[in-house]
Amino acid sequence: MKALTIGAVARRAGVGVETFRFYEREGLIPQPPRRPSGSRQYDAEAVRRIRFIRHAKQLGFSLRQIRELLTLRAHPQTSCAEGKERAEAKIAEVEQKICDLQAIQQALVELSASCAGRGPDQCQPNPGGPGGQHDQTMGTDLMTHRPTAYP
Amino acid sequence: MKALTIGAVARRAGVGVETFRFYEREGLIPQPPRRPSGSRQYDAEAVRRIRFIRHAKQLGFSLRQIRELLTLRAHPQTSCAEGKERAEAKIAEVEQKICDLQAIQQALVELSASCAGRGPDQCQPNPGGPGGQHDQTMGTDLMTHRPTAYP
DNA sequence: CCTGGGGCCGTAGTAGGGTACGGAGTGTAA
DNA sequence: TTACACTCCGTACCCTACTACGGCCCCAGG
Repeated sequence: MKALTIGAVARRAGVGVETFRFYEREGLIPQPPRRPSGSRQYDAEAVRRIRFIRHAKQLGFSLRQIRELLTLRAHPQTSCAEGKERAEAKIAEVEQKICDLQAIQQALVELSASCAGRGPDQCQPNPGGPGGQHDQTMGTDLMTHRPTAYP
Repeated sequence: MKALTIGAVARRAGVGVETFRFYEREGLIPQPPRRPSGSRQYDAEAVRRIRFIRHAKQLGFSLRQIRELLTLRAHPQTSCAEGKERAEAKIAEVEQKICDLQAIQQALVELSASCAGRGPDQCQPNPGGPGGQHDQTMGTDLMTHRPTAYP
C-alpha cells in the first residue's frame, strides 16, 4: 500500500508530475520522505489530497485559499478557537457559493424547461409571462431569475 | 433610467472600466449602442450581466464557460433541442459543483464542531473514532469525510 | 476659454497557475 | 549490460484574466 512514486500518485489523481511538484513548491503538499536515491515516497493519502485540491480549484478556490483550507485541519492544535473561527468564515463562504450555484441551477432548469424538448427547432419564448422587449440583444433569463443575487 | 456610461455601470457592478472593456472584447458583453461622440450607452441590464459574470467566476467558471452560459440564453432560436441539451449538460456540471461544495461544507462543519468553541485552546482530536496515527503531517478530515468524491 | 473628469483606443505588463525542457542519476527486466 | 522508464532539479515558457499607460477627444462648470 505504501511507497507510491510521484508518477503513480499523479496518475491516480489525474494530474501531471510537474503539477504535483508545483503544488509541493507552493506548500499545498507537504515534503514527503525520500528514498536514499532522493525520489519521493507517498501513500494513498497524497492521492486524496491532490484530488481534493483539484476539486476545490474547480469550485473557484484559489491555491492560496485551498492552502488555508488544508492548514485549518493541519494545525488545529495551535489555536482551537481561532481555527474554529476561520472554519466558520470558510463555511459562510462556501454557503454563499452554494446559494449562487443554486440560483444558476434554477435559471438553467427554467431555461431548459422553456424548450419543448426533443421536438424540432421550436422554442417557447418564455412561459412565465409576456416578456418585455429588449432593444439590446443580451440574454436575460439567467440574470432575472435570482441572478446569483448580490446581498 | 437609460444611458449609463461605462464608468457608471462599472462602478455599480464593482469592476473597473478596463475590465469591462476587456469583457466586451472577449465577447461576454455585447457591443452597446454609441452616442455620436462614440461613448458607450448601457442600461441596467448591463449591470446585472456583469454581476452575473463576477459571481460565475467566483464559482470557478472560466470566462469561456461563462460565455457559453450566456450564449445558451442569447440564441435559443438557433436550435432549441441543441440548446436544451447544452443547458442540461451545464445543469449536471453545476449539480456536481454543488455536491462537491456540500461535501466541503460538511467537512468544515465537522471540523468546527470538533472544537470546543469559545473555550481555551483545547481541541477534541476527532469525535468520530479513535483515529489511526499518520506518520505524515498532513491534515485528513477534509478529505476522509466524503472528499468531494470523484465518481 | 480652459481645466478637469470622463471616455476612446491600442498596446504592454503582471499575477496566478501551470507545462515543458534539458541534462543527469537510478533501478529493473530482458 | 544495455535499454528503458522513471526520477531529480532548475529554469523558461505559456495561457488566462486582468490592469496600467499614453495619447487623444468630448463636454460641463467656473
